Amino acid sequence: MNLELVAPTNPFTSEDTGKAPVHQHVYERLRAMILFGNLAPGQAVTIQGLTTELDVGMTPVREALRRLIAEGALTHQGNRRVSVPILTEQSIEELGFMRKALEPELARRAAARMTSDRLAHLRSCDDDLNKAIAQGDVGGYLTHNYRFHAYIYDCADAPIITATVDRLWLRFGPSLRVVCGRFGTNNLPDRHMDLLNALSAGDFEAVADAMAQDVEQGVRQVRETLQS
Amino acid sequence: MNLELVAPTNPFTSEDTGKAPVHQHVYERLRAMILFGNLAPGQAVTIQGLTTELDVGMTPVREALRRLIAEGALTHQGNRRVSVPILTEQSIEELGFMRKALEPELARRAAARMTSDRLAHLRSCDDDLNKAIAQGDVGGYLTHNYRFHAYIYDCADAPIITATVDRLWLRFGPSLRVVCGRFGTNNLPDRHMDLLNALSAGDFEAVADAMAQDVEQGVRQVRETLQS
DNA sequence: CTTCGCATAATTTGATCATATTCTACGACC
DNA sequence: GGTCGTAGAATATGATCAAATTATGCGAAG
Repeated sequence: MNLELVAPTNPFTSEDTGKAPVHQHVYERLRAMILFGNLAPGQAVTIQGLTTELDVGMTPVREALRRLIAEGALTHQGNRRVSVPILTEQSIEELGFMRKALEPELARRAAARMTSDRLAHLRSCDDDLNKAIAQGDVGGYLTHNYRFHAYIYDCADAPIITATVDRLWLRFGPSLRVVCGRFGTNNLPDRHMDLLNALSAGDFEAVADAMAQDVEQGVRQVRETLQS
Repeated sequence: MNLELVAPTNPFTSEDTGKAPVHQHVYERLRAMILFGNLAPGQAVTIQGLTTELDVGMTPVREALRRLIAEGALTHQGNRRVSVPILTEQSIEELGFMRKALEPELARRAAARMTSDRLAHLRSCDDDLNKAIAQGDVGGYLTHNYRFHAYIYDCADAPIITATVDRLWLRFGPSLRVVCGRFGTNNLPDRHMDLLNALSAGDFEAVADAMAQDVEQGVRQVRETLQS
């Protein structure tokens, strides 16, 4: 969503080597792996491993890593090792505060710019999400849940705030997989129905409230799961 | 402040080439130039210009630029040119919203962890700031104002929120120089006295309020200056 | 004859790669 | 158990390739 100049092709396939720079391709790949939990918290990420695995030079890999480190999706471990950060209780608290401060506002702005077309697209995203939950598909749950929220935030037409929130999601990603791996897709509370209802009713404050509750529940689940 | 592993030497001098990696040195230099208005909004930044100017290879320069772009301090201009972003009215609104959402909270947390030593240091920062204002020293105003706020946020012990706020300041930097260049250091309202009084009184809510007003005034001045 | 416009060439800059150097970590030997 | 050596990975450089912007020159129109 904040990927500038994304190719019109599906970003989840990797055959768009035609035009985009290599470092961006590497960035998007790694970003998706982190966001959807294909990399575990604490896992080491080496430059040379990526150069051989993706068959690219080290300069693009270095740039992609530097960008992800700047976004907080990866961390320098003092010595020159790079790894997926492990969420501490304090980190969860800070991330949760920012999510609660920013995401309801984004939802409010999105509500002010909602159209029936966009609402239909959101409903379709939510359907996919519910299907994934019903099938116990953890990967599908993570991707569709992200797409649902990301689409709302895109509608808000607030690129800077949205990019900031995106970084927060990037930090939660690896741990979300752990949470789902422990609990499955059952008991995953979401306020998406409330959100959709409030959006279609045009009640901005109800939208913001529903989003606040969704964030609150998500953060609480991560906190309770990880600290046990 | 979010410079990981900063050397114990003064970060404003450049003679610490002994231990820190080159790309970090380049990053810090560029960051300071952006933050304190040595680069004008819209100004182009070229890789090869930096390699010759700083006498380093292009890989460290590329990494520093990638990091700054990820932080929003620089932007890719569609084609592959990098430049200092120009604040639009919409950008100012978004940045202002986030600053008002985050900085009062940081001030509140800092107040909860305030000590007399820290308060003394803050007073000394504010003295330097007032001296710079009295002398019409724009550069000194920008650096000391930043140091005053940065020290408060460091006291909050919330590294993730602080890093996020840091990025917001980074975006305001170049335009702040323009604002001061137009108005000088007179008529620069600040609520630092209110802040210091509330901090020494231990009144957390008054601290948050003072910070909110300081942010509000700063953002308003930038908005009014730039849109005229 | 001068001037405007477009096409092409040249220079500048960015992107990638291969290579050398430096630092860290692990293991062996004393 | 401590210290030294080696292996491996990260940092940094320079060279090479590709792209874009700028500069130039030729032709046509006024």
